Parts: sequence; C-alpha cells; structure tokens
Amino acid sequence: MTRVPNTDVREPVNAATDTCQLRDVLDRVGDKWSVLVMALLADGPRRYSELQRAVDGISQRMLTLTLRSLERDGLITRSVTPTSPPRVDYALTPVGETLAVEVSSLMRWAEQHRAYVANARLWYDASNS
Amino acid sequence: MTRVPNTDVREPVNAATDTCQLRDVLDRVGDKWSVLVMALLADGPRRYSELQRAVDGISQRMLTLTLRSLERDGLITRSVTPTSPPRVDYALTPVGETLAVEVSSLMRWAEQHRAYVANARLWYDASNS
DNA sequence: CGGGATCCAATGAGATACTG
DNA sequence: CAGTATCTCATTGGATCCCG
Repeated sequence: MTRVPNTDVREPVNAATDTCQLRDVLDRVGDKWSVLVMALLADGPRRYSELQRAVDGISQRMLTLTLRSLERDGLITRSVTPTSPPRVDYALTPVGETLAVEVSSLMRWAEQHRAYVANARLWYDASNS
Repeated sequence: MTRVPNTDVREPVNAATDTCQLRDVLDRVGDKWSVLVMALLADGPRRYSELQRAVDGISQRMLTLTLRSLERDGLITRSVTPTSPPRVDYALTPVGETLAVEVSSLMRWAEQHRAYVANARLWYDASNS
C-alpha cells in the first residue's frame, strides 16, 4: 500500500490521504464479526462464553481473534477475574462506544433500505438472465 | 448462514434477526473498495478510467467487480455513451447518496480517533512484547 | 476506452484437538 | 471457562492477456 503524492490536477477526492485514514476503520467495521460483537457489548459487558453463544455461528478462533483485535485498537477492555474457573469480561471503552453509535446508525440505514436493495438485486439479476 | 429461532431466555441482542439484516450492508461497507468508490462518486459522476486512477491501487478486475456489485444493489448507475472510443459514466443513485452520507460519517469518526487507535496499538504491542 | 476470462498467490475462516 | 495450536478449505484479489 505504498502511496504517492497526488499530482493530479483535479484532485481526485484526495484518495491518497483519505484512503489511509479510512482503511483502519473500514477494516474494523467491515469485519464480519467485529461489529456484531460491538453491537452486543453496546448493551453492557459480556463474558466470553456469552458472546460465543450470542453471536452464534462464530468459532472460538474467530471470537478470540476478534476480541484481541478490538482490544488492541482500544475499543474494548478485557478484565480477568482469577477465580476457578476463570471469568473474563469484555466491555466497550468510551471510544468504543462512540464507534458503536456510528455502527448502530449504519444498522438503521440497513433496516430502512433492505427492501430496496433486495429489489434492486432481483431486478438486476432478471435483466441479466 | 442458516439461522435458528432464538430460544435463549435472555435474548442475546437478537443476533438472529439483526445479523441477517446487517450482513448485506456490512459486506458492502466492509468491502475495501466499495466505500472508496462511493466516496469518489459522492462528488459527482466519474468515468471508469477516472475511478481507476483516483482509487489508485485497485486492479481492473476489482474495480469492475465493485462497480457491478454496487450497480446490482441499486447504489450506483452505469450509463454508456456509445461513442468511439466508448465512454461509461458512473453515478450514485438517490439511495446510494444516503449511504454515502453514512460512510462520510464514519470517515469523520476515523479522522477524529485515528491517533487514539494508533496509540492504543503501540501500547498493546509494547505490553505484549 | 472499458471491460471479460483465466491463472495463481495470499488471506480468511471453520473444524478439531489440546491446555491452564 | 477461556482460550491456543494446527490443519485445511474457500474466498479474495492481483497479474496478465484478449476483445469490441
């Protein structure tokens, strides 16, 4: 992803600068599981096993990777209670909550335009039979 | 993606219903190229070659696939001017513009919290040296 | 110019088994 | 319970060549 100074006259929406800044967030939001986990945590802290049951369909591997990644980005916290058996709780950080707000905004868009998109697809597929 | 009625007592944020409705949008937004293309088109119609130069880094294959997919979902239009050489313009549909608004909202979030995330990563990586 | 078709490498992600 | 490790397969995506 080497980026070169934009020398185009009609600056193309400064793809060069915006792209790099966006990539991190988009990879986060675009990740199939990250947003689902964040949506769950938006309602309050959850344990590892709670998340695994709630997300339903996620593998242990992916849940762990997703949580690690979110934690690394400072979007969630991981708190261990060293009882036996151990207990681990995950929760959104303040910044994580602000992203969750954006995500829920996207969710509303999805609900409102779901039918439109579904219809557009039927139309398109029919046209290119 | 088989989904089963949720029988859990403490309904887990209805992952079952929300998930399916979300998936389409998230796959769209999460797609590395779709959002970049939409961001460019938010400033007005663009030709195929303009997009390819502007996005910079995208291959012909992916640009074509991205455009087809966006068109299929009714988010952009494709208009051919049968001159020689041919000219093809892409533009956002009204619904596409509403999604572009959401995306630009995400872009603002990215700008505002970019430093935070970068810092969090350095921190995390340092802790787990 | 605006693609379509094909081949191939990299990544993503599920299944399974094992551990403190 | 809350993971880690490995193996494997499916998908993504770049490179290349070709066409109307």
